[in-house]
Amino acid sequence: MSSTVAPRPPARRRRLAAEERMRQIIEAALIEFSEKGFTATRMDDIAARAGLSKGGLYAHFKSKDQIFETLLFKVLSPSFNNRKWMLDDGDTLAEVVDAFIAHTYDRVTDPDFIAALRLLITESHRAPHLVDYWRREVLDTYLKEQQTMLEHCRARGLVRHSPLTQQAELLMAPALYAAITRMIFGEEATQASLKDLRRAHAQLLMELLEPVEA
Amino acid sequence: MSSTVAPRPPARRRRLAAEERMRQIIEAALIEFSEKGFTATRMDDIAARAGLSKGGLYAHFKSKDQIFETLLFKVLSPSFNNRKWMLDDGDTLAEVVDAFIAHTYDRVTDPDFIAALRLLITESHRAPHLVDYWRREVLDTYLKEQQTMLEHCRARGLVRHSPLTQQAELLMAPALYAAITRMIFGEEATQASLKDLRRAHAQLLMELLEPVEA
Amino acid sequence: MSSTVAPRPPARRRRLAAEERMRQIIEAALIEFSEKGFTATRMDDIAARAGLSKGGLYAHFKSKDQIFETLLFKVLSPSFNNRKWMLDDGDTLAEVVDAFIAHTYDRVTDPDFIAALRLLITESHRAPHLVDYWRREVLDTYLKEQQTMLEHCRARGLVRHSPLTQQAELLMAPALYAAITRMIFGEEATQASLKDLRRAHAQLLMELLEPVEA
Amino acid sequence: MSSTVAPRPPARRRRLAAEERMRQIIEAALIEFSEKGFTATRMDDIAARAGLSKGGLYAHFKSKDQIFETLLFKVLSPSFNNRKWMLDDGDTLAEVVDAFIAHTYDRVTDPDFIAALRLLITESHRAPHLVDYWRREVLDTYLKEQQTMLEHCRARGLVRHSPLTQQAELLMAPALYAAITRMIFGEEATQASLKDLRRAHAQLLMELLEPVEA
DNA sequence: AATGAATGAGAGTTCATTCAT
DNA sequence: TATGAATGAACTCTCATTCAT
Repeated sequence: MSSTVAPRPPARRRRLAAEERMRQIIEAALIEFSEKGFTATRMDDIAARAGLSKGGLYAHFKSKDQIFETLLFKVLSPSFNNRKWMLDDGDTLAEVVDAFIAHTYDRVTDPDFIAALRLLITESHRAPHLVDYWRREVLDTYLKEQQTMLEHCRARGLVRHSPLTQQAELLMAPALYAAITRMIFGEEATQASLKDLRRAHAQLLMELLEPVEA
Repeated sequence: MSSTVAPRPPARRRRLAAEERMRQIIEAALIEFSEKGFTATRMDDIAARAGLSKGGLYAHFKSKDQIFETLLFKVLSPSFNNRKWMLDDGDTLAEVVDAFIAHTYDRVTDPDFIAALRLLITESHRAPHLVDYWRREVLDTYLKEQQTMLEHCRARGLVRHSPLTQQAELLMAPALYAAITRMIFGEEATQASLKDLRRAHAQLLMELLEPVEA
Repeated sequence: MSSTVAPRPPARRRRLAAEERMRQIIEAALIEFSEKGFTATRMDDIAARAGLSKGGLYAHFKSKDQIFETLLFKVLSPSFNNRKWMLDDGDTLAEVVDAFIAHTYDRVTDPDFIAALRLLITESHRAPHLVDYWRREVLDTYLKEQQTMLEHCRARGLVRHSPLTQQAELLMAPALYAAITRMIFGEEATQASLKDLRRAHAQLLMELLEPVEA
Repeated sequence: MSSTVAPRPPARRRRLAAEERMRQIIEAALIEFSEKGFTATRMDDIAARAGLSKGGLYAHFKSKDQIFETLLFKVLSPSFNNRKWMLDDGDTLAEVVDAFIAHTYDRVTDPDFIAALRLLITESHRAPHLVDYWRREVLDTYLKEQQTMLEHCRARGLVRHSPLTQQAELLMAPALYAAITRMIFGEEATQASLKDLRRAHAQLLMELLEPVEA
């Protein structure tokens, strides 16, 4: 409309850049915090990994704690944590179990997931409100959904009644075992045993869920 | 007349045998390190809990790192870690499973065990040699022993062949799940679910190990 | 109403170019180290004299040792140490000797020179590589140059052959004596004797260098 | 006199032992202090070298400062410092000079003398009263005696009038140069040049003291 | 007289945070 | 918005000195 070209884009651009910067900082913080723990991580470490100077962090977050809270909030949000596995990803039990196992062990080998879990174990006491919220609103909800789905499957005759169908936690406990092992011993040292465990885990699910033949 | 600042009496000096003092320091360090992590724990914290002054620690350990190593060494030694569960604690499968569950969940609710596990997860990278040693010499040995015992039980007809008998880790995976839950959410918040999980865990073992009736 | 403890205003923060600040720190360190010795000098002392806070030092040097090494390196560099005396500063022996004595005793009364010499005597063992280098590349070179010049003068008939012309160290030994005396007893206590020594030193040179009359 | 043998000796013995201990401690302190300086020397260092425990030192000296003062007092006492060279150790000038040079360079290579001199240079400010006393009562006295002796020799026609006979310091200045060189560069590195300097020093004395032939 | 565990006052160093540029 | 020098509090560690044994 106006004859001169108004220099608008930069304003919008800057906001975008700021958001992008914050994403980079949070990503850097996730790695650093989960590798070394909150206290042992220095603002310099985060800054270096995010590609700016220490002072620069304070343009985006007002303290180390705030970075941590923001990070944990993101890590605990449903979108980060729960790209859910759908029990009806298949028609036969074998297909369902395969899909579940594949999905579950993908997560266990996902560095971001390991980082998040480690953070949760080592530093959750720093933000009890977030952890409480997450437990109630995210984790329990997720477990309940699985429970519901399991019952639905049972109704369809896909699975039988078993301890697993009553405590959904049992479904993934072996995968958590694998994750913890990786945390303690490292990726390389646990490669082989991960495969064995995964196979046995799948068999366990089959054996416990397979409907009894009449 | 009297000064307002009460100069606290100069803290009774208690001289202990070096050995006894070292034990107290290590005990204090276990609690502090596992509660706050290595870096966030101050020498003052350990000293206060051990009942001496900060400087006094250095009469027994030459650095914070050395306290940590000594502690981890102790925590990873077989005697600390493996009061083993004997599969033949009973004649019927129900008795064996009950004994195993009782033993396993005792450990999960033992503060020292939780502390040690947390230390292992959060700080094992500080002493890779110790962790390597522990994995090879202690953990793997333990798993192998369990495997042997399971096979023995199978020979006796006490249990049947199942994924559990091939991967001994599966036996206790649900208990580890409970332990991690406690670490993240605290003791109080997980009281109830612990019971449910324990019961389901026992059922799972029964169902998977019970010999098929002819 | 007002509190009794006056919270001193937070010490104007003065940001300087890194190079300039480093120069000030090294200058401060020279004074402090040579006055009190390396160990007895506190980082606070250096900081206070350099006009910044203790922590600020670490933006420029990574340790007390590094400050010391940098300082010693500078102090031992030819430019600091050897504004050389030229033997041809005059045409008659008297002029040459006068120039030498003037130059030499200027140094002996120069606080920076005394400071450097004291540092060398008391703390040289902290940086043997620097001292070795200095001896080979600076001091010996300097002595050799003097030797050469002396021979040149002898050829010109300005001086005669004497022990002094063979061991250039003898030329300045009395001045070193004066310097050491000042170090031990202080400036005030040695004012008078310095003059006497200087005069006798000059006479000694004249007597030993004067060509024998045919 | 008495019929039973009174256990007397131990009392006397203990006193002797205590004196002996103190000598050992002072000797240890001389080495340690002169090697590392007062501040950098730990009570443990002295104790170890003296062959007892840190706490044991306090049975003999009430503080580190007191050890230092006692040590310096001893080191500055005439008996330690001045086994004097007698100018009449010979009948010809050559004999006198040889004796002086031999005596002087013996001292320069005596570790105890070097240690004492180093102590004086580096730590004299810690006990100004002792140093003042020493200068007035010991050093100046010594120089005056030498002066007197020189005049006596001159009267005998053994030496001629020269700058050396007016400033006795000049007599030994080159030896001090050698001592300082040893302090800075160490014994090994100065072996060779010490010989050269010593020879030139002797020649210098001969040339300056030899009576002019009629 | 001797030991060595214990104290407590600092020392050097680190680091979250601030601020001049 | 970004930099990095500067601050100051808090940390680990040291060491002269004390004291229970």
